[in-house]
Amino acid sequence: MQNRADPRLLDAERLIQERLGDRRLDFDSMLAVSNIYRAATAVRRRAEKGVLSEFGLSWGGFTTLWVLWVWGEMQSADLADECDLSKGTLTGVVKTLEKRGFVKRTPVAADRRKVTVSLTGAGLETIEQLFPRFNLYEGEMVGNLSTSEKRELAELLRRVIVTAGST
Amino acid sequence: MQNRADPRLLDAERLIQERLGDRRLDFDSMLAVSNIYRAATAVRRRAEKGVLSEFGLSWGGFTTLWVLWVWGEMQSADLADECDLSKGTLTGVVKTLEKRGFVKRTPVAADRRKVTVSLTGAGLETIEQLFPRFNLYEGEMVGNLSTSEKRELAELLRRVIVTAGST
DNA sequence: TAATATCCGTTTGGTAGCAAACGAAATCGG
DNA sequence: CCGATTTCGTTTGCTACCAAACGGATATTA
Repeated sequence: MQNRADPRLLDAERLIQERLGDRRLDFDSMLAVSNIYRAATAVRRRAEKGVLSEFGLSWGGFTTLWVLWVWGEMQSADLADECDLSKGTLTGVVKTLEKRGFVKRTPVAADRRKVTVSLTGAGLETIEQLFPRFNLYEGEMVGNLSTSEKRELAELLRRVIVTAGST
Repeated sequence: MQNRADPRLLDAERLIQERLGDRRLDFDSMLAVSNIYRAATAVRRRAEKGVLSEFGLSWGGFTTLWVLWVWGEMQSADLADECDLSKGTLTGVVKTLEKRGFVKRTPVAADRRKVTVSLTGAGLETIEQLFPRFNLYEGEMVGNLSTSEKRELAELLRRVIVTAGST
């Protein structure tokens, strides 16, 4: 089933080389980018099926709770920025979190277009209980990597984020 | 605006260190995992707004076309696997691609529960025209990295995929 | 200070994604 | 063979996500 041409490549990667190897393509970039995406999917899926499902939270819901925990009460637009969501999406996520009682919205008196979002007591309790467990799970996900490899990975990705994120 | 405590960290990462630094947390794993996710989002968003939108394709649609190009006609379940989508999601993606005329579904005579999916002429033409451009874009996304760094990145991610992907 | 422009969060309409239920088809056990 | 089980792809019901349109509120400027 598994051929062993190059143990450093995944099976699918080998097939791609075979099929496209004669074309003038940038395989190094291709493998780097596609693995970023595949890793993200795997990581998210595992988190949602594991820790997060126990708390009835999606990845987006968790992120929002976590950002509010770290940053404290914030205005809706800033929260969207920080969660890396569009403002429209954030409205929905906050609505869901509100239903669950984790978050509350407060109109801003000085400018009535604005709204701030903050954790409720239940939300705070939840994230304080959840985050350490989430962090353990993060450790598992990259458990194959040494500390210096984790730092190297984070740093390489940081440079991709900066490039891809600009504009 | 920007403090310069540690230029190797993004602004948000610094704040997190400040706010959570006294807790017993695995920061190296946290930064690695969260950067995987942020990089994937940035990369996908940029691709969809750039190259893919010109062809009216989403990331999932593109992936499906691409897999069919590399692998040829395949059965629905295998296609879902290879695209890393649930079978339910794939039904929808294929339906959309069918509407656009890029893909066709063929019932399998020997087993009438099964269906194969393959590129149409238009689909083939599209992916052959699109992929080289997509690949250029991939090159831009990781343009900050040297060849050996790209390989290092791909390899580190491969190990995360294996760990996170195994149930 | 009135008309205009801009800004903010929400709504809308669309695709994407999943899990679980479903129905048709094939396979298995007796 | 025939009833029970398993195996397919689709459907359903839900959340997530985006862009663009919207409508109320604030700023600008003439």
